[in-house]
Amino acid sequence: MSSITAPFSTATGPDVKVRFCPSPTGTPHVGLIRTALFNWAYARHTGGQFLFRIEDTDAERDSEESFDQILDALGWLGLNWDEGVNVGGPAEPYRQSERGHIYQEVIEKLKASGHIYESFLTGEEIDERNKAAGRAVQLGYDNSERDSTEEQRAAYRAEGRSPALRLRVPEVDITFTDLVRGEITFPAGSFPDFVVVRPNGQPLYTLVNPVDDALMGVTHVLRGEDLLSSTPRQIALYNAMYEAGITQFIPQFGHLPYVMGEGNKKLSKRDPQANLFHHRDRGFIPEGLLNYLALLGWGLSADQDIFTMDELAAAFDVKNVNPNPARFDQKKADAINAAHIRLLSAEDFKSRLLPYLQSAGVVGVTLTANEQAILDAAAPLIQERLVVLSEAPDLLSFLFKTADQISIDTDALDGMPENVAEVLTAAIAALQGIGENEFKTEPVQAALNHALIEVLGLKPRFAFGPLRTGISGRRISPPLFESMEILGRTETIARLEAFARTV
RNA sequence: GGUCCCAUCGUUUAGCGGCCUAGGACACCGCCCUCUCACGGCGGCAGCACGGGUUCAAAUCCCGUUGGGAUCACCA
Repeated sequence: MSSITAPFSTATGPDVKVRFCPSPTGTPHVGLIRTALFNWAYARHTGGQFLFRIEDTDAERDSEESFDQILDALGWLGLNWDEGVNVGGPAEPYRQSERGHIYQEVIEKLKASGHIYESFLTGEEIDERNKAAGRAVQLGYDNSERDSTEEQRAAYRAEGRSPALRLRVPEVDITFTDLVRGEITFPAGSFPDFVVVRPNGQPLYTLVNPVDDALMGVTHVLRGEDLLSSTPRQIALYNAMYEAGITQFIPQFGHLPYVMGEGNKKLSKRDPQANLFHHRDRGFIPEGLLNYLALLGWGLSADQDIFTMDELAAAFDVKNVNPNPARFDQKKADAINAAHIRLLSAEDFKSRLLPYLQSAGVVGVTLTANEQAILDAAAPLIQERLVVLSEAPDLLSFLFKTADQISIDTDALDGMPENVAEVLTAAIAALQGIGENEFKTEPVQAALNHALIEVLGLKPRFAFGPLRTGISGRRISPPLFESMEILGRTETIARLEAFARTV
């Protein structure tokens, strides 16, 4: 029987074309996004093309909602593509559900060249044959119809059966060099002739995925390691397409390690951490999430964990991807995100914050001048205190309220010293001594320091704790004196007086 | 069961035969800074799965063992 004669792609630079081709089922998974990211990064690194295609050949499971979510995800993350869905290109259309006629042509060619053949046996019959021959049923199909005669096929048809189409797999060892794992060989006979077209004429993923990659000129297939064992099948199919004149080369393959959850399980779709939008809702910024995801199986250098997308693109090579699976560590992800939040310019940070404040109802959909002023002053106070943006509403809401809307948390109350009333009285008196226009951070701090630390001889912790609780209702808040300045003299004193009446 | 993949601190990684008494980051624990919380600074804890070989020399190469995982669909 024939061997593998098709050459592998030799593309290395701008001639590289990678692709991201998800099935629109369910919500985008972080593992899926990591795959998209590495493909994107490789394209940007080599100066090649990044293609985006949708594999929606399974009408049962695919949904338009999921399709929209994938677009939403890529858009949010800034993973832009050069060819494909919504962008177009030479191989349109880019949704497999619209490419049926293209597959039919390929199927005809493969039939004509004898690479695929009709198979009438049902799954049950295949099991029966294995049992009868004393073979394990896991062995699957025995290739028994490879050379069936026209009479045999006619007989099946006479029974009203329609054939599936199977690829005639060459009986040779199949070897390829995995970009992340090195040379891998699958011995001849590792898998049987597999179905590529259903009896109803619908082509399967096993056909459609390599066909599209071939027709679209994909040179590098970077995908999850769950597809590793289907690679020799695809190489066999590529070889058939090569011999049938449909393609010129086999792409290079690189199988990316799994993203695991706790323990040794793949991060399950049910796990909230697996859901990209869960992280967005929590207030991850794209830079942070992408940076963390890149760290799952890859590193920029020995001593730098925080990097930009530009740095990633400049340095990324699949060859440096680690083959072993990585666990998704929320704490590390959080830390990376926090670092990126700190890296944002003040303006940028503010604009990222706004949606979270709005959806929490802290500010209105359109900001009033007052809200804008408070936000401008308050945002810098919390930028280095946030791990995720969704923490902001809780931290800032007190600044947007009035004295009568402040409620005191019990854990804040628990930390109050014995002499809280005395502290408040002294503080109020000190603050009243400051003019409305002089009510800034520095004078406020000076006045309170004098009245509470120097005169009353209090420890700063016990002096300022009651004030913090009084104005914010919280045990933890943004810096105290800055917060007072934002609130202004009248509001600050009103809150302290209100709090004093309750203790 | 067949085939394939994987194996360095708790996690993620550096390491691609001598620069390793194994480096960084996160986490954790101290200390400093400090109005809370953070940030920042300093220090600490902690790892080459096991066994053979090759070599003057092995975390690094080879073999085996063990342990994980994937896949064997008319899903993708």
